[in-house]
Amino acid sequence: MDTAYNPENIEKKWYQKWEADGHFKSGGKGDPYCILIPPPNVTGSLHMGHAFQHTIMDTLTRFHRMKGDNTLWQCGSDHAGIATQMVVERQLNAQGKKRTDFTREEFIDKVWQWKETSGGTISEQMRRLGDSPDWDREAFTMDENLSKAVQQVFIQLYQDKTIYRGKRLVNWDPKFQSAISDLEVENHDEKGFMWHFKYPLADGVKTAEGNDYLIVATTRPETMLGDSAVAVDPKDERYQDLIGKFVDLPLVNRRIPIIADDYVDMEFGTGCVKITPAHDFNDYEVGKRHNLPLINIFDPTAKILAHAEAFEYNGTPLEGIDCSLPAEFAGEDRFEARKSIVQAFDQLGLLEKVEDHKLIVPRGDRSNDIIEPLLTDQWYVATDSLAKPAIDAVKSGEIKFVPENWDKTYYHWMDNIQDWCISRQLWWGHRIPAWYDQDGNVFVGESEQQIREKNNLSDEIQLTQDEDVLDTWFSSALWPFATMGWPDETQELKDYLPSSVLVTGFDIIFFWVARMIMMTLKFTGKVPFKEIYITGLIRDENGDKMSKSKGNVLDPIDLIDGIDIESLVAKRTTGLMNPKDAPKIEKATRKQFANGIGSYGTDALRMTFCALASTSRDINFDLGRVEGYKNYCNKLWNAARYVLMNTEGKDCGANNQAEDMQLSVADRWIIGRFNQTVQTFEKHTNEYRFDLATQALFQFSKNDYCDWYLELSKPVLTSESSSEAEKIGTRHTLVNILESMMRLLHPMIPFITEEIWQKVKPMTAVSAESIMVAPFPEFNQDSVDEKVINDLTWIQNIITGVRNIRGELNISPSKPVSVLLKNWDQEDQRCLDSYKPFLSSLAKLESIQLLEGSAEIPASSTALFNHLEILVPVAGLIDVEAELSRLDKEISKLENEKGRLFGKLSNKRFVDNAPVAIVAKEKEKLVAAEAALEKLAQQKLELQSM
RNA sequence: GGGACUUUAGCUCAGUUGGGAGAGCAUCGCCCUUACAAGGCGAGGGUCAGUGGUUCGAGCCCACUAAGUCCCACCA
Repeated sequence: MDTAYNPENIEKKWYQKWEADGHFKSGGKGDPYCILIPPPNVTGSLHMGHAFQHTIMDTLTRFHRMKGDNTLWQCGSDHAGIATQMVVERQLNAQGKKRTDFTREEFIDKVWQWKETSGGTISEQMRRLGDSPDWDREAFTMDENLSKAVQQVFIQLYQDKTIYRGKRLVNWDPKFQSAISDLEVENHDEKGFMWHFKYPLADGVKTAEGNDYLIVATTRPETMLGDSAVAVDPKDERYQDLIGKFVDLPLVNRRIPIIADDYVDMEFGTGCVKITPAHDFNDYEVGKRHNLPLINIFDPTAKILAHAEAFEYNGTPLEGIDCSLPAEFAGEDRFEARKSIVQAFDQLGLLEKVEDHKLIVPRGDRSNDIIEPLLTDQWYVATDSLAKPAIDAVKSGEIKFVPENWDKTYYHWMDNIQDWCISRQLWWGHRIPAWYDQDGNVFVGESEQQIREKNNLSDEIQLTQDEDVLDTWFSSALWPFATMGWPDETQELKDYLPSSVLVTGFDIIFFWVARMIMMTLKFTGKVPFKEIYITGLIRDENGDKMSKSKGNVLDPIDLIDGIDIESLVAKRTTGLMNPKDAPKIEKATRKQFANGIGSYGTDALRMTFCALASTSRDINFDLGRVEGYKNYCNKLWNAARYVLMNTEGKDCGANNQAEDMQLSVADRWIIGRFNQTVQTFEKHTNEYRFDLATQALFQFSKNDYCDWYLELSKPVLTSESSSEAEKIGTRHTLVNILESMMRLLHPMIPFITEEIWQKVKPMTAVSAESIMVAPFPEFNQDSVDEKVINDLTWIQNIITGVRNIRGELNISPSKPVSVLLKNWDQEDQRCLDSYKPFLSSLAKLESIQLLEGSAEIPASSTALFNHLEILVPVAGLIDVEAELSRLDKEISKLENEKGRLFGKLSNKRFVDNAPVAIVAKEKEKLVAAEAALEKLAQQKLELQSM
């Protein structure tokens, strides 16, 4: 083996072999265990959040595969409608072309081409992360069978009247010229203005104050062209007499009524609200109550129309309303129009004032463009009937959130769920299976052909398919059953639905998780998964969200391979939404990573993710942790070298014959500790506490195995006094625990464990082609022996006691010391007789003896272990002052302890009320503290008399 | 406006029926001891955000306060 751990030398090699040997294939004789990947966007790349979640999914998958479960990690990707179309359009733009330069078919062809070339990025990244999904079952939401499922679901929901079409106000993204769902709108506070406009009262009416106008306050002046009314609070005494009267809407000279509606808050603004039902969700509702016309003034790019369109609430065009708009505004976009209209009001003397105002601005999550409520025909899913069973599935416990309190978030959204707008005016996606005849009749079915046959439509009747595609999340919602072959009744559906656990982030609980639950229940009657493990969100070391615009993103692959500073700066500063941020980002990056990022390897990265996976909802990613775990891997590497050095070519008791082999107390201890660790690991893993699971593995492998056990093995292997049977026993334990430990560690750190395991395996009785398919260690209670643990605790305490004294008194580790034990009993005598070589070796002793009661006590430095006093005679070794100060520190610590315990025990209420066991324990502690104090005081006296 | 979460060592975080405050990293000291200097051994460091309550006993339970984060929501 190389003297140092080099991840790059082992990782790719093993992954290729695993894949070539088919070890990722689903299967196994045991219970089904299935994880569905949250399908990443096909043209995207994996970020730290993915890498984190993938590590957890892969750890679980490998764990269950080794346990023999019928394991499947279902992988695949999402066609990601808007996101993908955006990428391809941007590429065309770079070539000086537009989407509309092509036919729909040509454009879709280009997207498919792009998917073929870029779609491999993610799977390549997943391979670098060591992910072990069943690649043969890799799915894509636009695959033929998945598309078929989408179509069938749509048709059935339409027949159930759960899908319907209607003209309504939707969130319109003017940049993409498509509707988007509520969830895709992000509402944030932004700075803006509140304009106060005078609306002249009609028919010579005057306000109570004698004005011939009302003042309305608005944040969106441009929409006034579509006003249908002015509303006041019905309780507002100022305007009582005006209700039912009219104003003359300036610029368009339309007469609109003054209405009273509870929506208006008389305390806010002027108490008068302009009502624009076609361009504001609130106004839409107000208008509905008062049967106002909907007057649309925008085209799909949010530019002012030359002529507005008026509708009734059922969507039929309204006649008899003067819809002409001033020619001067026609063709202006909303922001230009805003200026023009404010200016026009000003010129007419109708601009009362302008105030600064903070308002909530809705923006598209992809386009970042301001969303425009727009009146259009769209398809909707009615969610009422779907939501109820989905809520019940969580309430009944059939589906469990981990951590549990995410169910509140889920309930809150589900209890207030709105109908879901599923049509998108895009080209890339599942085309809506609806056709229209010339009269506007709708036919929903699998194909034009099938519709004609079913409805007896003659060839003369022309049918045109709906131009729109479905929301990407519509197909994602079918993922749990569509990937398993639905609507066919497949074995996979029987085995893997419901799946075992969904590992995902809280940001897509509504987008994806809730919709999967609704759709899967509706179409299969089963829940999609039994548990939902909601991971934290990976943030940077300062707790900021990682984002391109902040310039703080880390690419997981860069942590694996390393990256030099120039490349990192280049990566972070190219393709910025706002190029002005580049210098700032460059400066911060150079400051943080002066020498770039080292190559840590996949295993170290994975271990870091697991160690950080606590219940916390934010995870601040600390690069220092990765480095620490790389060092840990190096530790394992060298431990393996030590073991091989001492076992290769030697008798390791592979035939397990008891008479050839004698196990030392250390051997039996580490075997027991190993088994306890297996148990602890399984417990925490089953509870998704990967942080605690990692801690248990780290504690065992580093502290117990490397720091203690390997050291304890040395005296056995090197001493002339140890028998061959003892040496065989220790070699056997060294190599077998190492082998088992690799299997225990494998799910989390797959590469290094395979590499070491392959080298160690020949010396053990274990046989498997790969550690991936070797059995996971099983907990064996019989291996845990309390007596052995106690003896080892004794050994450790003597050693630590001596090391302590060495450290405090700066005695060189290379200088052997003599040790005397005072106040010993028979047990101590037995232990000393049995374990002297361990003590001598690990504490570097010249000698160790029991001190007879009558013997003279030399001036010593003392450590205490229960009743036992560990004395290191210090004549000529140390300066007395240092030792005295050490003793004083110790004494003052104990005095505190004693005082606390004494106070507690002299409190009658404590003694009377606390459980007997607790009181007894406290008493014991007090006695021990007092005894220890006495010994230290005596020790101090002796030193002082030197 | 409604809801969720966070506050423990310099940093990042554990702390599971309320009964001895922990880990990793960082810091300091001693060591190149033949697996590992990417290392070993040892040490220091905390009014558990604040106040009050329940209790014999609170980091943990309850109430309030403060600071911070996030989600949902129709205030022009």
